[in-house]
Amino acid sequence: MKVARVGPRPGEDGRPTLEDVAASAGVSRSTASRALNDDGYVSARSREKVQAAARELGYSPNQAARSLVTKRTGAVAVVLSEPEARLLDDPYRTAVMRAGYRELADVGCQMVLIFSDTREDLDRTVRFLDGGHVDGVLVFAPHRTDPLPKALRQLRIPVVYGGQAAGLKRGVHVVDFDNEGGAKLAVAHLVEAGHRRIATIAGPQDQSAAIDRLSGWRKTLLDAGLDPADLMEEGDFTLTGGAKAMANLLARRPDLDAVFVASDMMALGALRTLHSAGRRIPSDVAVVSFDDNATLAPEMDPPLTSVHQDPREQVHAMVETLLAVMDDRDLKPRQRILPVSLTHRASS
Amino acid sequence: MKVARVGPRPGEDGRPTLEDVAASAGVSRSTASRALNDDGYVSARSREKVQAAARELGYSPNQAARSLVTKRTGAVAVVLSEPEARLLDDPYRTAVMRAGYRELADVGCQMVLIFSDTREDLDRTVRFLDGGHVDGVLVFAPHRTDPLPKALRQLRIPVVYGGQAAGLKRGVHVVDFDNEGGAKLAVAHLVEAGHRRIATIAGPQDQSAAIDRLSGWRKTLLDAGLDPADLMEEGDFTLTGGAKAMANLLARRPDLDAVFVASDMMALGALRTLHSAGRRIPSDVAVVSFDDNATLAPEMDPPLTSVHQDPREQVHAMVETLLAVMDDRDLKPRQRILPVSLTHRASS
DNA sequence: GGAGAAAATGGGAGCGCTCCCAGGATGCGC
DNA sequence: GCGCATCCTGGGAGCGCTCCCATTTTCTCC
Repeated sequence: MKVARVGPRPGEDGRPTLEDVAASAGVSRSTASRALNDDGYVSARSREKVQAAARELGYSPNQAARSLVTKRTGAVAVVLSEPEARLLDDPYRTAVMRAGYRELADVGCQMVLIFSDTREDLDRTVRFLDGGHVDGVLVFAPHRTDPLPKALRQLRIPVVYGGQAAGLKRGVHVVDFDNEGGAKLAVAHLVEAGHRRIATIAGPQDQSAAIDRLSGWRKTLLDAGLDPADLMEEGDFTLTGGAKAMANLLARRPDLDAVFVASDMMALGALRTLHSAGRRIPSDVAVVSFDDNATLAPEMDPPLTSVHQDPREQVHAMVETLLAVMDDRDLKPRQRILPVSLTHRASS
Repeated sequence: MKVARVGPRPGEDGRPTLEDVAASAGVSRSTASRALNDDGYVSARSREKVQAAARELGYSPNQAARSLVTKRTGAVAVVLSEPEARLLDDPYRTAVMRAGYRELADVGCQMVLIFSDTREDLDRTVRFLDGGHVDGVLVFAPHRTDPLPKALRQLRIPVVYGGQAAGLKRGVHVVDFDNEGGAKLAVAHLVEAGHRRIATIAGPQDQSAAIDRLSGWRKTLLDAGLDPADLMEEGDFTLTGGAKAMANLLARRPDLDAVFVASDMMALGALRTLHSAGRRIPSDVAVVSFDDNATLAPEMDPPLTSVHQDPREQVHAMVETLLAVMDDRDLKPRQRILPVSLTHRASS
């Protein structure tokens, strides 16, 4: 059974227009518009009549018509560019998506999520972003060889990067964390605790974040007069990668007494290896990781000491920057580096 | 330095319109439109001129204008409704997001992701969906008490549910997996392998999927003449939930010889507990789980036997249904139940 | 009470596109 | 040569909205 339709004619497809609302309220289209968007002069009486009519008719403005004239869509794209598909399971990415949704919603924008991992994705992504569907873009493209950032330079809408943009240092807006500083914090903490053979499981060295964390580790060791030789193993930010890297480290340097792991996920793998190897944590080997993911770090066995970086904070800063750029297209590029802190738990 | 702008005037903001392209190609707006959308009659010569002009000017059509007249936005919303925020880290959800993106891209649609977990999200979500931003909606609202599905009934655009829609049995399109059948498969496999005290870690019983899996377990035990008493523990689909549930089970029934876990994530927790308790898998306790998540099940120690359900397949069917409904608004509601299979690995 | 400001209103234009339709060019058969 | 189908083209209308502007109504103050 179809719902009976009465009252002012509601266009073929059942969607009332502003005109319908105006007619039903007995005012002009202009007044109705002003009443609903409350700007300009509208008498209290008109406003109420219009709002009542809108409610009764189930009116909702046609976004296409609106953005045709305002040249704003109210949508912002969040692009996650990750050449290796499986890595999208990275919990930090998940956190970023949710934070993006929330932060954008808070400023009245809708998030349009875009995954980009194959070559043809690149073209489609650029075409979409340039097609006027969105007002701005937040991009996460951690890999240094990723061609996306270069391709995005042709865009006619504002772009803000989360983490360094591959290949482009200048001319882009970036909000990053202090990766090197965080690593230093973590390793200094281990040094102070008396550890002397502090290994690291680094992230893939095609990502600046991973590079910076590694260099923070190295510098801190050298500053403390410790030797980093043979104490580094590269992982791929996955659980199994972390487990393997840990195994390699143990094989090479069975005497290690602490390890700084460049991500929580890899730390999860490293813990597994350490457990199997019968090492006690933190008494035999202290572990400190990076990310301090809310659903990971505190839940581990033992709970992880981890360098805290809040995705929400990053996205918040990105949105802030994006709005500033939308407001002033010629804003000079901002490079914001957010501070990180160390969350102490039982693993160290 | 700004790029020099020559040639046909490109509107204030630098975006050429169809009119600009037409002028530059020396044809009319209509012909340009036909050439670019290739429909109707256009001479090869005009088409080429138009395409060249479009390329040269960097033309991309104004989506707002287009959808104002076509009444299509080319966007589809994917709604993830999860009252408890942290559960959104569920790897199945992540897989759904990616699958949604891919499947929608394949049919030329853009995905607009919507998270809905608080009360005010509900209103905002409904308002957005009803605002003409998208052509259709794919909804994942697993919780039976979720008010969202009821609220969505007022929508004037097609809706397809992934998994049962809370509270509404009739009148909606649903694509679900055979949860009960999958559980039966898993438990029958354990029975055949000779296990007699087969426990289960169920999912939260406010979700139909969890209920169905539990009932599959129970029925199979009864059919085999086995007693389910004391062998059920409810988890919450998280790692720690699974770990705790397993501990409870072991405490109550130290003699159990197998366990059917309602999700991979909980199985991860259960494995941890079993390891700590010194039980060998599968010789002491066989484990079978549900989801067969590509980045989880095969990576565990030992790799998990798991009921395979492919999120991509589900989303594919959902998109298929959505397109069918968009084509024929009065299509009678479809309830599709997708089959599942059992992937055998070392844990059983 | 009347001038002037302030408040409120309605009509028109136009955003950039697609679709419809009238009409011009071109082809073919007799 | 003419008639008719086929191909191609351009102009006009209009999608639903916002914004500008001209006009009317109301308020304020001397």
